[in-house]
Amino acid sequence: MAKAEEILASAERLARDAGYNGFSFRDIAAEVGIKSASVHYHFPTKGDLGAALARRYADRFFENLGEASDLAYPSHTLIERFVAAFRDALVVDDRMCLGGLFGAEIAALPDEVAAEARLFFTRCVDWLDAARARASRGAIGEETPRGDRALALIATLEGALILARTLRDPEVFDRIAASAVPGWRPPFH
Amino acid sequence: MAKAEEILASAERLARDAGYNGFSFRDIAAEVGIKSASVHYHFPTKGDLGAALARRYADRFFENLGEASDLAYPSHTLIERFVAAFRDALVVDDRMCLGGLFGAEIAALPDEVAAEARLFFTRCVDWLDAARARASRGAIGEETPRGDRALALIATLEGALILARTLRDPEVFDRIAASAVPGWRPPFH
DNA sequence: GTCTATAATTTGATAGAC
DNA sequence: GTCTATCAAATTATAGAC
Repeated sequence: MAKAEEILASAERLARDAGYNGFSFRDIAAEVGIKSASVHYHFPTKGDLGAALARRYADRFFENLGEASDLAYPSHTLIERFVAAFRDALVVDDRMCLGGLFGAEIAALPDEVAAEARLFFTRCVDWLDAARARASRGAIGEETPRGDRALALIATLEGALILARTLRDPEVFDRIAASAVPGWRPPFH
Repeated sequence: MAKAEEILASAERLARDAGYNGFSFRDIAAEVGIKSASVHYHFPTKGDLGAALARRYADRFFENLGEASDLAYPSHTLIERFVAAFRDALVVDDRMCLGGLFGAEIAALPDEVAAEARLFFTRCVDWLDAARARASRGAIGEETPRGDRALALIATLEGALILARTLRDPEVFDRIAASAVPGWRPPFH
């Protein structure tokens, strides 16, 4: 793996536990096995690193998610994939969603990092709207305006991660997800 | 106001913007108009300060909320009060909920601070369950187990704060709250 | 690309005078 | 209770050798 990638992977792990002010160039250098000056070679400032980190996180998130317009899946399956992506952050990575953590401390982030956090959420809304657009064909009049259901689901999932981690009980996430997405069940493995 | 109180009020403002690692004894000292050594006199370590801060936040939160068993209000009014308490964090304080922010960075908090974050959420669940207990008199069989609805509402509201702040649009909170609590409307003022 | 060395600042924390 | 003074460590960041 390229060093820049290793650095970003390490920074992501640290940032998803401790937030933007909770990791340092030296922490990353120690994990990657180089010196902090070498990290600065790849990312001159912490703002550069934070922005690259957030962008990479979002890109990978949506890459794993697949296309929302994928006709091979019915709409409800796409929503379940979205929920499962958040669940993986908790169960597979054992970490917070970077978008949610950066969003929580948005007031203290450099502009370029805050912009990436914003972009993550707008991409989430767009993806969910696209996934649901195919479902609303000739459907009953929507009781909730478009976009609002997407926002509500994202909010619930970010909050579910916070609660499950704080209460140290991963099942808390599943219980919340089940009450937010009718019919959702945690996957077997 | 007593100096210890001033310190906690200042620390709360800073922490609710930048998180636990985003404020320092010197930041607080500057706001309060004393020296950082004097802050240490009141709170020897940062862990002490963080825990006291979180405890005070929770106490004030539930004090403002009132008793969940208050018979003067119907159950749905109590739920609306709960939503309004979160909304005030955003609209009145212009800040994140401290419980949500500390919860997001729970993995990086000293034990005594993490314990207070945990306590905030269990108190939220207890309050909501108590508020709803009075409503379920002879009600229809519950489709969602007790406690799960409380967790889901708390998660949605914490997430709603994150999204509204990140997207720089307070109405995002209202739209999410409206789709999570049927019949909820933002209060006039 | 990575290193050593270092600068400049910040941080959590303590000792002791007033 | 608050101050001055100070500490040891950590932080972001840069200069220049290899």
